[in-house]
Amino acid sequence: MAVTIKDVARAAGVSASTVTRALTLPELVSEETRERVRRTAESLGYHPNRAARGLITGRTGNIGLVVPDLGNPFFPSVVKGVQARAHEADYAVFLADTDEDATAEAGLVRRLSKQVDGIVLCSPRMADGQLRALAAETPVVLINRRIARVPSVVPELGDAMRQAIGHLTALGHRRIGYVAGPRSSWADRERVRSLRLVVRDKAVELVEIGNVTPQFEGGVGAADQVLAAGVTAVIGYNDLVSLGLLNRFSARGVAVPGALSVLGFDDIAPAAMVTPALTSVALPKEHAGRAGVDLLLRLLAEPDRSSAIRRELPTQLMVRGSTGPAPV
Amino acid sequence: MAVTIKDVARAAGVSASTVTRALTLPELVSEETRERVRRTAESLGYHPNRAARGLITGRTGNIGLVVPDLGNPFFPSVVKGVQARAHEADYAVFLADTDEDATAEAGLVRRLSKQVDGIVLCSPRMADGQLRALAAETPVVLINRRIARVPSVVPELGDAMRQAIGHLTALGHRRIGYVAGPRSSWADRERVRSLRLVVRDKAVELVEIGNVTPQFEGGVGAADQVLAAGVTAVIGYNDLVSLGLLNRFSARGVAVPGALSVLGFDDIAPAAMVTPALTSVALPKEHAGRAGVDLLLRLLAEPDRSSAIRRELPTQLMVRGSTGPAPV
DNA sequence: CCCACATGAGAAACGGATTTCACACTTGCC
DNA sequence: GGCAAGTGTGAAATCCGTTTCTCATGTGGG
Repeated sequence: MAVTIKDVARAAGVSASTVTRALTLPELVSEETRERVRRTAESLGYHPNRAARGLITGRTGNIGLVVPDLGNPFFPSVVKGVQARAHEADYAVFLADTDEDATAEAGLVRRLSKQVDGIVLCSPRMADGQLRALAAETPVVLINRRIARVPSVVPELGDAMRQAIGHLTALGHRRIGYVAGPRSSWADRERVRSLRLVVRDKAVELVEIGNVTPQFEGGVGAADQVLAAGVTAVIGYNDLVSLGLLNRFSARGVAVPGALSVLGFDDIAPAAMVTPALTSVALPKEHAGRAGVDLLLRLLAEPDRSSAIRRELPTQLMVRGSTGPAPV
Repeated sequence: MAVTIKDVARAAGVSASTVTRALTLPELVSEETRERVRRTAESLGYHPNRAARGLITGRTGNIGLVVPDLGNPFFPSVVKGVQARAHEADYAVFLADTDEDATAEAGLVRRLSKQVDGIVLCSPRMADGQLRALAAETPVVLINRRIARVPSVVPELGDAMRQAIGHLTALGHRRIGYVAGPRSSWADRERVRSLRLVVRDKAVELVEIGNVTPQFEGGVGAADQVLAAGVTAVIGYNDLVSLGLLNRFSARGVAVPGALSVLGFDDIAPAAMVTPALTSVALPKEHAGRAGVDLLLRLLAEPDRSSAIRRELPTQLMVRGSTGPAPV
């Protein structure tokens, strides 16, 4: 069916080995042969079978990408970045969505691991131990999670928090709520940690509210608690949560930002679509995806030297309509 | 490194061929051998190398999925459906995002085609001819596009339009705008066609407005034209466009739905997040993804009988706050 | 008791590409 | 002129599993 190396070899009047060499190790064959082989390969429309190649080289030319939920616009953005960078490097991408399920995650990763050269795990939900075990047997890069000796890409969260809190305090807010995400989420623990750190030496009181699912519904459900907490500004675990808050506030007739300012994380597209638009700390998404692939490629090339790499990517506060001066 | 069939064979004291048979053609080996082999395989954690198997069977166990833009929430939903169904059938999914570029699309598809058993093309942008040529050499299923002799999954668009127009006319709207999407889009052409058809025998005037990119910005940009057109209701090409309209209307102080009703297509998540929430005709997304994989699997199993299959999936009008009685 | 036939399992071929090994043939130097 | 080093190429081994071919054993029938 498909044109194989033998077809090219026959057509070019050389052996299969020469075809390989002409295409992948140019310096080993004469200029003349190389050109002839290349032309015949071209004219026959030959492309090496990656599976067959992978069998012998041990490289598949594929990378795996695992995300918790494509329904959260954050992740498709990361996927886009991964895609783009992977294709540039001539890698194809296997995608798996775990539906926020740590068990499914482990299973999918294991299934993937044998068909790919390495895996980019975005916001993994599985336990540290599992993750470490996994990284020991397969090249793995983490996005939005940090574990010793596993390369990772994370946002500059401290800076993000300073921007967020700085913005709110400048507006006069002194009592600020934080609607926490899933307890099992590394990102949430980090956010809380950073927040507390940033808040410590400011005259700001931080009110931590419940743990919600990192979705719109989570925010909707937490909104009334936020109102009851008597804060003048609230930060949601992520934009979906903050959008949920906004939605419920609007339904209850709470003026935003008049009575209450709302701020989110991620800067997903819908943040700019609502009215008032959501002020949000933009976390790297496509950028993180690209950086994740970069790290993975480096890890594949020189495993020893790159296992400790930890990249922190910059964040940026996008000030929009949902934050304003604290009510007097 | 990984445990191969030979390791199992040695451990079980049989030949490699027997291992294969025990695992894939149980009726060819004795009960006793079969069990012994299976147990050793299990205990060694053996899983056949898919690439090697694919080499000889011609099946890779992978399917390709190509979408135009993961940035549009519509597509991640389809991806989720594809994922879910594919994993159920023990297939892995290669994903590619074309960034709405027909040329890139053709290239990506060609690259993918050699590593997968078949491809699900979601809302492809390439020309009919190319698509037909492609389908001739690779098993392909289309989502949101219809071409003779290529299996496809499409929404029941006629019904969708009847629901949309029925809803608006019941609210008293007589002059309705339609903000068209990309001219190259099959979906847009179909929507226009259906709309005209549905409108024909009703006392409704349809005003078609420009062609915009199928994104939020497209809607924002078209909003003022919509206002100038003097309609009492407007239907956007998709939800992103409609959300753009809503956003701009809000900015210009146009009351929705008081002065103008807005309706969209797709029912993406953000539609329910804005205020007023967007009334939208829900098109099958996850469902379409699942159905696409189903069709592809059938196509792989019996190519002759299934090439003509065209599945139409039901749609559902989600009435929300953005539509109301026509102003008097 | 022998033959035809079914059954179970091993050996070998195969799929497509890469890599190692081996072999001609140049070329260069003493 | 002869030997060593180097260059270009082909043959064969290899990757891992599946499939075909073959053979040995055992069963039933005549």
